Amino acid sequence: MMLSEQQAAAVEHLGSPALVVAGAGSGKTRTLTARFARLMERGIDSRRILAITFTNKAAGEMKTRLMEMTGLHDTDFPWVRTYHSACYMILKKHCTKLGYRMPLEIFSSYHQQKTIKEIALSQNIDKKHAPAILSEISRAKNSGNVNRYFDAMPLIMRSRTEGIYRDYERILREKNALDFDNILCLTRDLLRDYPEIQAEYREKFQHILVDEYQDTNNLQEEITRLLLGHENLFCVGDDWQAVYGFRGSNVSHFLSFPEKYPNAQIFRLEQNYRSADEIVQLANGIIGFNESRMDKRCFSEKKGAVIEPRTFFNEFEEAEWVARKIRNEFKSGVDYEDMVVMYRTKALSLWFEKALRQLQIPYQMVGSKGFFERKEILDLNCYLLAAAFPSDDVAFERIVNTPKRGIGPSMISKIAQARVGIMGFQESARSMVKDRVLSKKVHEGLTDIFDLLDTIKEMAPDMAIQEVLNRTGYLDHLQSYCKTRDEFDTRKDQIDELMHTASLKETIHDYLEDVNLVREDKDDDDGGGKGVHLSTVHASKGLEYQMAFIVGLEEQLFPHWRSMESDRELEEERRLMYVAVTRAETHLYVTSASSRRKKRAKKSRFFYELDDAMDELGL
DNA sequence: AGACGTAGAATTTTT
DNA sequence: TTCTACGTCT
Repeated sequence: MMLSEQQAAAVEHLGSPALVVAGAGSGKTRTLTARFARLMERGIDSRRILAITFTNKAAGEMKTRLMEMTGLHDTDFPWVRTYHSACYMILKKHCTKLGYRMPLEIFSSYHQQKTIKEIALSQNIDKKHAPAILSEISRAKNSGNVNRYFDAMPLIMRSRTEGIYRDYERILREKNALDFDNILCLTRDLLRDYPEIQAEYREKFQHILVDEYQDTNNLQEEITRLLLGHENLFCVGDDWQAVYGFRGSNVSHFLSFPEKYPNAQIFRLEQNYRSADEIVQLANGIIGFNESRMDKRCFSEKKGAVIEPRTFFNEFEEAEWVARKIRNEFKSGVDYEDMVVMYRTKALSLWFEKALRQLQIPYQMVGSKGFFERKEILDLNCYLLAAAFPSDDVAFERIVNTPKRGIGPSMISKIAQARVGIMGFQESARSMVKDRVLSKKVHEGLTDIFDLLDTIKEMAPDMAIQEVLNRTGYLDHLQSYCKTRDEFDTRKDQIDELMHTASLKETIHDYLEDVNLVREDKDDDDGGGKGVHLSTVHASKGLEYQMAFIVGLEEQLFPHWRSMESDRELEEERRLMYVAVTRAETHLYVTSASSRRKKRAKKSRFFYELDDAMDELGL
């Protein structure tokens, strides 16, 4: 593998913690992978290197590269994982110490939301606040110290959030379930409170590598320190690309690395191998408007970028222009796959989807609505969940009347009221069937469900899904639900895809674990994977394209109105803009509309900052 | 009374 | 897409 002098220096470093400050496009992942391979050359067992990535996709890519380089197998790199996935591995082994038992159920965000709403209802809190409360709870947990986080909250907010938090945690524990945040919390508790377990992992992991270090949160940082029994820590990141503060990521761990590890060695990768220099300088200019940042001098030896800012009358014209431009570029030889349209919020994709469809340009959404969050997928997975985890009220409630069986909301609340103690919803319904206290229609409906759940419980996951489809007439239900033939076909394809994923696992438990934890990015194999990419800026991080369109550059939208209250938030928005700009190799188009949704829209400050930076560079 | 069908509103970023 | 409100059907 060819490495630059700076990259090689970082790869070869030994003997003290290292921080690699790596600008956009500087070969950060390459460096990390090279270091992993180099450590193996030096005789370190690949199974004793913990390599943390930010996404499952990144972990997969790193493993693939390592397999190519070493000829080893996937299973030889068991600890190339995200924090969540690695922690779950640890928890699985030791959860009994904390009063849990296998199999653990992982609560998806769907489950979290439903549970919080239910609790809100019982505490007479308007459930429209549920998403906000959930995100507060999540941030409290990821802050590393829940009580301190609550103490710092305004009193009115606090009483409301804390009350729900207590109930929520109690319910999860009763159900032997974990949410994403608890995977981290409990691992921290385990390592902190059980010295023998901590010692085991300290001994196991001879080296720890962390990618996207600027995006670690307090809890992840604490876990890293608990696992680190030596000096072999190697962190890679770019503070200019810290864009997950809203989720509790704390860039100060990155910034204060030298103070935390006084003997740390700092490496800088400042050469951008991706973008033409004009784009790199433009990006430098934009980030220059931020006060708090580490010093870096990013540059590129490539020249000859095309940068074009444009403003349109409204969102239709903007989308139309982008689509036409894309078609023209395609005609002059640029592949659709080398182009991306980036926006701040997912809702903006609609106009561009429409415009692209009109010109019959193929497109693909990057990490859009998660594959596993689609209705049909959620329905089927909830059947398996209800079978595997009878105490899962959320899953049972979803499937009890899907497809419709005449068990409506009032019947559901009747069953809920009949619960005793910590009895689950399903258990309650089962006892009512047993006691024959229900009307004929409801009785028969429930009997059918229980029969089905008991049947699929022991089946292989793909067979179980097939059984659900057969016995419930789900496809008929789906067909009448869909408005067009086309929509139905797409959804049916999704189900086929799901069956394929399921067939790779032996048991329902393994399958469900995978679904909820790994959520394999299905982008690559759906519909051939061809076409222009449509993506949120967040989802585009780490990717690169010859040609990039940044659209909807208007005040309130980008920067987003919810992120303008403090300088801290605003600076994060600006870093997001930096991420967007640095996705482009040679062509960068930046657009805004003067009118959106029939309302007047002001050009984004980032638009003007870009103009300024261009003037200064004489572009 | 209770379930179903339809129309209309609303949606930051995500492991 | 999901939630909600409202009118109709069983």
